Amino acid sequence: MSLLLNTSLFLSTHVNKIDGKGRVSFPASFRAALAARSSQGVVIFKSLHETALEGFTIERLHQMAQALEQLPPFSAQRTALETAIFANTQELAIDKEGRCSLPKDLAALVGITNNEVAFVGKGSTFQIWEPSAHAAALKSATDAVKSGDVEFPKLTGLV
Amino acid sequence: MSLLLNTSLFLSTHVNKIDGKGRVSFPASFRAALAARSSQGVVIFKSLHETALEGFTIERLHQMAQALEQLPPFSAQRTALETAIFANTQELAIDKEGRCSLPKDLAALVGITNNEVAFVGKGSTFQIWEPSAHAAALKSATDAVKSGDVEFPKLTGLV
DNA sequence: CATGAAATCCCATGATATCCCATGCCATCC
DNA sequence: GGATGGCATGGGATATCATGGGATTTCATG
Repeated sequence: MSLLLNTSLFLSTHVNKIDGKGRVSFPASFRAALAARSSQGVVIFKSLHETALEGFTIERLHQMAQALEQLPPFSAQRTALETAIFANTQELAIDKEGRCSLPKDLAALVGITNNEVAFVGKGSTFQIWEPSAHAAALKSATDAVKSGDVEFPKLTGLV
Repeated sequence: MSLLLNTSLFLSTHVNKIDGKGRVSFPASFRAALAARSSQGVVIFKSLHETALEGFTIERLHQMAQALEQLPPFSAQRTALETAIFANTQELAIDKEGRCSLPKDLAALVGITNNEVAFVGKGSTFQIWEPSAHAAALKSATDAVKSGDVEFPKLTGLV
């Protein structure tokens, strides 16, 4: 079986079409990653720093919720974080054919208008981009690494 | 009920209309969250710091009562919190169609006049806002997090 | 009691979302 | 290289949801 279908990581970039009903195929390898994690599903929200949507597993969102529970109720910090995170987050339901329907408001936020969506693997999370915007972002990220502005951290736990 | 909604968290922002009889649809995903928590019901009270109503499950209100029990009896802090929270708390009954009717006094407190209500997910609780007031609050919360004024507590054990 | 106001039940409707079946493409395997 | 199967995609049928309104019940008050 293909490596990509056998890992719990979200990898590679998949560009799929939105059909007349607003549905998009959620990439098969991402579905496999969800299954490998025994995940109940995914949520998406607007990225704070990029013109993209962030995709998390529901389990990860629950972890974030638990972390926020450590903060004092009604404190300014907790309120701001809860609002910024949860008020914009939506569950991305995946149907039996492996498709999802992107909420129109979120799709509009990242400039998806031409019925094409790029699902971008980020390891334990993923992102959703308008394809050409992602191509541009990818180029600038690559350039940053090439030029040495950005370095890779040490790997730990290597054998 | 939709079984595709797989989280017990209150997520996203849902703006619904109040009809001629004062009824509003309680968002379906919130109803699913209640079911996932096997909750007995929901209460609301005026937010301590925001122009909004706080929505809690009755179970969570009990937790909060317990937390207040930790404080010294008759201390100023305890008295103030108990009064501010419990004295203003009302049940939010949800009918068979999934609608609720907002108590008029509480609706008026948060400036709901144009027959539109925003139900805002906050993870394990939710809030009720006048929609445009919430849009402003959301922006300032998002900006605070973006700018780094507010930091997220560390997550542990992520894969 | 009687009565009006308000709340609740019950049914209807349009829009949207989901289910289910079908097709076409591409890679892999024999 | 023809067959097979996974995957992306399309469309009709069906279910869900937010919303509206009539009818019935509840309830406080005269």
